[in-house]
Amino acid sequence: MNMRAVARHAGVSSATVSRVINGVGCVREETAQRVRQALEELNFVPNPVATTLKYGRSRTYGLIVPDLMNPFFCEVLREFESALVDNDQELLLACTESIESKLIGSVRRMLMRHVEGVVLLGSEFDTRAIEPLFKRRIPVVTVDRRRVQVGSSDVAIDFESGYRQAVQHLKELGHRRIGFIGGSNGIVTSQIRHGAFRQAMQAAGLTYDERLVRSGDYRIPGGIAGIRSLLKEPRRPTAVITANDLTAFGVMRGLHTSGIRVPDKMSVVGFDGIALSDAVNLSLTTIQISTREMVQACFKALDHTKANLTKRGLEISIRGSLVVRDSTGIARTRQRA
Amino acid sequence: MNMRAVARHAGVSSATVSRVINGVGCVREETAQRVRQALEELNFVPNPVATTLKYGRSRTYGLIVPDLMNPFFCEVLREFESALVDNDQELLLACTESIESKLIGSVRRMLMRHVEGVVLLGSEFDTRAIEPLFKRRIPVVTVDRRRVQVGSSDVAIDFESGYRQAVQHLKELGHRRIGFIGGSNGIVTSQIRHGAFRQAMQAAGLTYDERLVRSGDYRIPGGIAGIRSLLKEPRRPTAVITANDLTAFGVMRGLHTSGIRVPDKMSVVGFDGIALSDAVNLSLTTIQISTREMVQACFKALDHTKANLTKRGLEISIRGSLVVRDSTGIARTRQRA
DNA sequence: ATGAAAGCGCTAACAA
DNA sequence: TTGTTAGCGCTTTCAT
Repeated sequence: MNMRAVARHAGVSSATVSRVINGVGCVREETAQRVRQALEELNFVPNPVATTLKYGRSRTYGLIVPDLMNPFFCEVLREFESALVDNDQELLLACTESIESKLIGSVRRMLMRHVEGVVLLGSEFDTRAIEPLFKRRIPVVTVDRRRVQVGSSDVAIDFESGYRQAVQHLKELGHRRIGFIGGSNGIVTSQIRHGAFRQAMQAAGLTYDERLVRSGDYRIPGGIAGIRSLLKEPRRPTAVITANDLTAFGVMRGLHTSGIRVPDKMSVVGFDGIALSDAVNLSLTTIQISTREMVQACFKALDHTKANLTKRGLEISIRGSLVVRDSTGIARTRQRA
Repeated sequence: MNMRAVARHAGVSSATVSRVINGVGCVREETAQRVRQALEELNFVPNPVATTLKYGRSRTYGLIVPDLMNPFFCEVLREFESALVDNDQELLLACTESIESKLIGSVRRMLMRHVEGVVLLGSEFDTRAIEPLFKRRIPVVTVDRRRVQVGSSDVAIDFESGYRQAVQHLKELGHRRIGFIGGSNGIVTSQIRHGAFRQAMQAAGLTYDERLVRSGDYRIPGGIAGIRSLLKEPRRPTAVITANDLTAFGVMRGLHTSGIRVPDKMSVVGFDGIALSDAVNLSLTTIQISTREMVQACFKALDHTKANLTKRGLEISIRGSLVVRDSTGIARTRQRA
């Protein structure tokens, strides 16, 4: 079933059918009626593959995420898919599991399917891996790579602002010794989050103490290990801020195991605002990032990049907001157990 | 950059290049070497779109899920994507949000992209919506639709076995009055889950009491509402089994809000075994389903259906296993909080 | 306002 | 063993 068949059925040429379907060019209303009827009667489904082949247009956008076990990325995926489908566009999803060879493979998949743009989350690797996208002039938007170049924009999550809100909140509750459990070592966004925390502490006039900082892995186990290690410090913190919500879940789990009640003995603040942060037994105070806003920023940057392929891309900042829930409470400085 | 260019560069015809790339037909090793070198030097990326157009083969499989906010579906997605990529195949993801018009749209997307098979999770709608797939002879695998037909297989999760394990576990802990918070009303899998629970109660020699049963929505709010309602019963249950893990999270949240400690005053058992069930503050006893096993069963059924397009599809059953964690404990029958 | 025709890149059938 | 060629379905340019 192709346009030829529809054209025959309507007694016109395939060009006219194409014009009616795409709403371009001039077609007499009467003719258009006949074509629409034929479309209906034959149950015509267009074949976009032909257009992709001939014109390179695929109406497909790629999304590369590091980890589908992290609900934050799932929420982004959900928004991304939804936004695309609403515009009759298609999604090409790739998951790298933070393995460089998988990123390289993902980029290749993007090229093969002729995507019209790529959004890359968790860009923890060298630019080399995504170089082929630039060569093919495919608009790229990175999230939190904090770097733009010709053909590539960046959407940055404003950790500085987020952690400032978190620290301020804890300070108001009387906390002075605040710990931090960050992301994996050696990747850009971990350094950014760590730096933002330090800055937030200083901005609040609190002492930033390197001994109260641990690295994690953006997953539960890292949170568990991090808090275990922090609890061994001779002078424990009374509150902990984490690199993301999963890490905070790990922290709460670790504290539960150690018999330390949250928030009575220890306050915990996450980052991301995943839906489950409000759904677990003990709900989590966190910095909520609107994934919808983030995805919209990605598309805006993508459009801009596409329209300005010879210029450096946009830099958009996304600000989160503190959501206070059950995991934070008044500091008990005299705690020691 | 196409095969012609590679062929020119290697001094052969494009047919030979195709043969080398796909490893079919006879090519002299010396010639193949030259072609491989040209492929390398020109950084050739094949264009599968052309093959799809000419032969209809897309090497793409569709996955339709109802809800990307449910981690269970994300875990399935993860396995599905990973399995496809390992076989140089592509994923087409669609999310229906349990809206029939979106399912219809998803099916259309599948047709337009010429998928070679579709896995449909949460088939809560009439067959009519997926009819176009059968018409086009696209192999279909449903999960828990409990119905096969020509061109369509079904992978069934064995709720009967799962709930039998759960009930047995609770019975051994001394529970007699066990409540159930099921899925949304009026969809097939909810009826199956409900029936499986009833059967499990009877099989264990316990009284199935309709008054201790509520429906939910497979999400947190349904669990919260369900347990709130159950707590109003004059003779409360001492344990609750749910339709899925998210519902169980809602139950635990609702119990926490009501000041009812788990498992001291109430035991909770979920179903799915999502990763987070072991990560929340109070870990959840649940029936673990291996999403990997499930996805493999889907591909097996898909392959079978493809090879037997004129026969009724396979029926595969997936069994889960009970994972006992912190949310279940000895029954306190004299509770009356 | 409509139609005719080219051509995207690939693979397989056939020819040499 | 290698090459030639047809043709998938679409959109667009050009002609009428």
